[in-house]
Amino acid sequence: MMQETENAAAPRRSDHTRATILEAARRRFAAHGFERTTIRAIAADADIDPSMVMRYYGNKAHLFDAALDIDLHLPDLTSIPADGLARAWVRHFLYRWEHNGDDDALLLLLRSAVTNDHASQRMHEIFAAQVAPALAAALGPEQAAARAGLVSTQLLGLALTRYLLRLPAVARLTPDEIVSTFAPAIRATLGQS
Amino acid sequence: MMQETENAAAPRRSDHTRATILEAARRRFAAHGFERTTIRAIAADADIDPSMVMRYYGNKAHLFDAALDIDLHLPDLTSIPADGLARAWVRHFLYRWEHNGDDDALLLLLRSAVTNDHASQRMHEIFAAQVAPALAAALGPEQAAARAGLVSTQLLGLALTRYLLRLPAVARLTPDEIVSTFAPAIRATLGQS
DNA sequence: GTCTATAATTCGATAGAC
DNA sequence: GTCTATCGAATTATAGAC
Repeated sequence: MMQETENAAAPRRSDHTRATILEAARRRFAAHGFERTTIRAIAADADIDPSMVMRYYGNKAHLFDAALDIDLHLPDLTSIPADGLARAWVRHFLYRWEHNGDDDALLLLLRSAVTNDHASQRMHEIFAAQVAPALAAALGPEQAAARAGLVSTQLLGLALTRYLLRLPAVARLTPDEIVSTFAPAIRATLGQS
Repeated sequence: MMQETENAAAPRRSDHTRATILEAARRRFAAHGFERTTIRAIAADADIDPSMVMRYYGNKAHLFDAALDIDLHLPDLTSIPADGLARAWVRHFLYRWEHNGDDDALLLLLRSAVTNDHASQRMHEIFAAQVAPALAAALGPEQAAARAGLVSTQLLGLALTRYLLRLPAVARLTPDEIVSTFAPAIRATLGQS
């Protein structure tokens, strides 16, 4: 499902070019959305000719689609005791957002999905394939089905107000303050209050 | 602050045209965002000539700015008893989103703010001028300052996952299910659990 | 594989007749 | 006030030389 070729053969030369283009595309799409990022700008970032982008990815839509092939790398939180689950999730979520040195995957996904139907569909797929199973592993199947949406709402709401909208009331909180104020809410939606 | 002229004089002729343009613009901007809505499309919706849009609003950015001059019409929830506050907020929020016959203000604001810095700034202003005071009236000043961001996060997260992303796990819930599952989370963030 | 040149659109904005 | 015509800029995408 990821962008790397999974065939047996050794990596071809200038698979490197493909990867460089994709990386630049993800940064641009994440920062400015689909409409405002241009092939030209991506090519300039990757320090190659714009026509190369077309050669490798056909058109802008295909490149966008490739950029949306995202692995969230969700950790295994199965071993966390039940009463610490909410805090662990909030901590991990904050860590991913605050230390996104080169990985804008979450930002790309969220910003794109709000204004682009295709990106929205891809987000559904990613949630079904990655987020829901991770929750099911920690909560058990029925719990997860009923609560997945609610937990997602809480965490995506946090990402939205803190990292995209940057509402001062949320953006100025320290990570520790976020954990201590949000964990109770998530615990409440898990029916463990 | 609103689009109506608040001067003493009677409404001028073809203030009607201005209002028609603004209404069409709000629908388009709400549905497709700033970049993908064209002056031409707005004019077609309003059944007037595109050059009229320019005449009345100067350029696209000014029209967008006018569309973002939004009154959320938040109700006075002061009289609600403290233990019913969370449920009342969730109910009112759902009502506004589910019965938006002609009023796409919330959708416009949220979708625009995610991809447009100017819209994001306007959202900050609207929160400071309308949301924060409404919370302060119900919670008291200090409580409000600390909790406004958290409540906003919950409700905007709900709007995001249910109405913009339409994640199945959230979108398929009935309004009553939303109220009964979200109110506890909001109550928890209010420190009233 | 890489680059130049350019076709083909689309759109915001302007000028000016009526 | 309203409409026609059009400019100028930006951008995707293609054709083809090297």
